[in-house]
Amino acid sequence: MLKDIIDNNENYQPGLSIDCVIFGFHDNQLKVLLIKVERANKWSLPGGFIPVDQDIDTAAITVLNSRTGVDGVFLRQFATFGKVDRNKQHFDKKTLEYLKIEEAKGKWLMRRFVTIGYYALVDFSKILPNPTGRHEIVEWIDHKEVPELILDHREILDKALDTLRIELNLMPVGYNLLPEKFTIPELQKLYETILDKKLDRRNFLRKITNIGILTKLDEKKSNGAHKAPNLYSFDKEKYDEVLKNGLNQGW
Amino acid sequence: MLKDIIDNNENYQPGLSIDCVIFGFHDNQLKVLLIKVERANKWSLPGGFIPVDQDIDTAAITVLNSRTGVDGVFLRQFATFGKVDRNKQHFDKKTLEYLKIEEAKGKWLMRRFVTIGYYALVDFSKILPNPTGRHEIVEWIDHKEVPELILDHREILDKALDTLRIELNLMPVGYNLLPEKFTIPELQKLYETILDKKLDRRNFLRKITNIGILTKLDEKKSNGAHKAPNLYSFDKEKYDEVLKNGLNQGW
DNA sequence: AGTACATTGCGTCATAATAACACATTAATG
DNA sequence: CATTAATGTGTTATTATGACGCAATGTACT
Repeated sequence: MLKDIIDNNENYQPGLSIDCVIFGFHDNQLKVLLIKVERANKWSLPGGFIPVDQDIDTAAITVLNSRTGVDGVFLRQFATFGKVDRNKQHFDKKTLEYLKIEEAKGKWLMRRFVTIGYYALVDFSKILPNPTGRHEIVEWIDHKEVPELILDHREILDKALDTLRIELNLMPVGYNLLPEKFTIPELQKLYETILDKKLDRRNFLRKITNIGILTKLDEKKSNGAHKAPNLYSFDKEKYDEVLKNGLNQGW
Repeated sequence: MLKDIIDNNENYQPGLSIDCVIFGFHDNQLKVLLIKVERANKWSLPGGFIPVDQDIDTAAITVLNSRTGVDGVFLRQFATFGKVDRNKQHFDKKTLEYLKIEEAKGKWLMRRFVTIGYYALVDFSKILPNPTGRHEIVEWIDHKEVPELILDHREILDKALDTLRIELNLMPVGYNLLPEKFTIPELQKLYETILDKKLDRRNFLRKITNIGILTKLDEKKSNGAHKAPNLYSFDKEKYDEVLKNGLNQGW
């Protein structure tokens, strides 16, 4: 796969890549889809290169699609990372040898790369992590348990989370991360996780329902050993209408 | 200048550029610094290329600096633009001939370019627009009167404004755009211009002073034929403290 | 079967923030 | 010196927010 790209590197934008932070929500945890190649000892964000005949947004969709099998989800460019040394010594001679890439062709990879960061919000329940090769591990990892990452991927991930935190105030992010039917406590946990702070149960209910984007269903979710919470779904129409204006505007 | 870059194009990131939206505020107008080369009939955003040994943020500072002479100002990356056709036919053969660039070397310029957008907030009164060549015009233009721009620069400008609008809710942008001493009505006009809506004078005063970042000075500004408004300045310390938490948080 | 328990659902109240508005003050102008 | 068009200050009704109390629910345990 990588070798194909190297062999045809004139078909790709030089020195430019895409990295995706794919968020999912499961078991009351905000999770991130990470990748590890067998021989490496660090994890990385799913990424890819940009075909010269593709918009960068399209290339990002391709990256997302190849790892998750889904498309049509929420995908958003959030920042571009371009420190000079960010990928220095990532593809060194040893690595190239291992990958059986000729030194001449490897130069394309060894040059300085700028990467465009996208983050995706996906419905965890619909995703089956999809390794593109036998030597690759793809896994959902709790955002609080993320191990050491290659290059500046930790910085990219952090920036994605910061952006998500800000966006949360501007739009109901829950729509993209939760399954069709969900409970208010689940939605609250999502908010608490992203904002990294506790919220009052009763006030949260009042505020979130006042927005008018939730539809109360005639179903309950049996929830272990306790009172069964009601199920809700998003009212897509009202959701879209609210999005136009944003939520909390100060002025 | 451009020719120097072409002649040494191996010193620059290929297919990648920087464009700056430089905002200033004057005469109650939000202004944008635009550039026109003599022979062109369209204006453009000040831009530049990225030396292979410079961080992209550093390269952006260089662009800003070369046009305004200032540095140490507020500069922020807001988006990256990478549609396939965004610079198609920008440097065609005719243009290359005019610029006396050999066709072989011109190929570097004719390829597809992705551009990273930065916006800057500068104190209008401290800036003297600075043409880098004799055949270049640099001018402040009211953001409502911006003429047709080259390529997708209109889209870039619009996106910068959108971002500014959102940031306004998160931080007191006024600090960067106004001179050291300013009046409340001036600050309000700035807010109204960016948000594109009228605000109530009295409520604005209350809210902005309640934030606690303004210092009332013992001076007044003689303001034409009416009551002289009081002058204020920002309290940098409190301003920085407020920035940490952001301003209007909903949750 | 009945009780304990953790969780959910709904309501209350004091306080703070907001929007809408009235009126006094100021400085240049004719 | 009155007029005028601004600025500065205050008032009030309404709404939003934060911090709670308490009843309802569904499972598990005795």
